[in-house]
Amino acid sequence: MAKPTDTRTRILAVARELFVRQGVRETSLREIADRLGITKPALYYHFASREDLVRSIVEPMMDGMERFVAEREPRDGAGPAAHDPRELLGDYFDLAWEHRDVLVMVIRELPVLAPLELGERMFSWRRRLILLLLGPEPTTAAQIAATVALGGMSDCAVEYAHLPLEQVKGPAVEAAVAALTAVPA
Amino acid sequence: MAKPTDTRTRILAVARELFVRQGVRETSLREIADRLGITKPALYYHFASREDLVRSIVEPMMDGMERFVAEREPRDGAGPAAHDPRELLGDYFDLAWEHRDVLVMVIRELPVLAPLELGERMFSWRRRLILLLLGPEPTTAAQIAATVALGGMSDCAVEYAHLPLEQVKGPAVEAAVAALTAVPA
DNA sequence: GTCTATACCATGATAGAC
DNA sequence: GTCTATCATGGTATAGAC
Repeated sequence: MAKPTDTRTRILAVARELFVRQGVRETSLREIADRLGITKPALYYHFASREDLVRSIVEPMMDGMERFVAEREPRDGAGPAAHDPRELLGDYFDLAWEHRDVLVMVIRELPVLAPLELGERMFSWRRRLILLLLGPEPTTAAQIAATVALGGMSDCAVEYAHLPLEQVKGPAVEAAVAALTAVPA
Repeated sequence: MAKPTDTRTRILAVARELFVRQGVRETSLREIADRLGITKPALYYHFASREDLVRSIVEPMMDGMERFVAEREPRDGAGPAAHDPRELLGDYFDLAWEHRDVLVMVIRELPVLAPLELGERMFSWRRRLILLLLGPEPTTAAQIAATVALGGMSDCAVEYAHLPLEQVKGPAVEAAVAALTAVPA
């Protein structure tokens, strides 16, 4: 157990704020170090590289996303579990909202995060999420509708981040459900 | 009139491909120059800076988007022009599809493009587009639904870029129309 | 275990020769 | 219109002080 305000934690907090506000590659390590009153190499004691620092910030969200689908996938051997689209989309919205600052960072900077193989991981759980919504072997048309639903909701969690959750969630989920059910699976 | 394969044009083509494939900041000017068999300073003869190069690639898409809304906005003094949502969303999809390579670049690298004030411009025409869809003074809930529709369609133009237009457009527009009309304006 | 001092290399950018 | 030479900056990495 580390102390509540140890250097590592403070670095993570400052880096996260600057990365989200002005971009990952637009934030120099010097800038982070200056903000904390330490030197650049001191960062390298706590994090092996810039990539390591980014990874430590992004990992919790990725874990959350992957756990979300894993928990809802049918147990091995069991038939496909039925999921109410409204409930599933609503729960997904809550998760996207919870991680909205890191989510915007990931969406807006995929190229920077490519070395972390984030693209592949996102693509994977997004695909699994679509299967949960549509059942096995959905048509291409249905997958496209699901993409509108999921992508649109993610956009809302990011674009209306300044509003209270209760005001955004309802309309966003209603619209997503409508998009999803507009095309037969 | 420039010759069909002058250096400037070749630079733009190569830069565009590399920027889209591996990211703007992940592509060095050296890499672009090497690919063309010229040196870095030669690039600086044709473009004042890296930013100028990026701007030249992004500008046509931004112009297209801004013209799209301007053409459809009511003439000064006239009442709000009525727009069929399905038609408007369909036309917008065509435009997003046409510029999908640059669009993915802009969406995925907003921080890199911040100096070009692209965020403000995108926000502006997106807002105007929402007004065209919903009429003046829409509720927040309706705006959220419109964001799901527009954001979801953009995602589709990017994610299903490898499929033929005819296969993607239909389902994407249907889903977007459903999302938009799910919430009262 | 925590940090400073220092060096190294790639990059964006400019000046001036051809 | 293109090149050689050069500079400042910033990411990375190591050596060593405390």
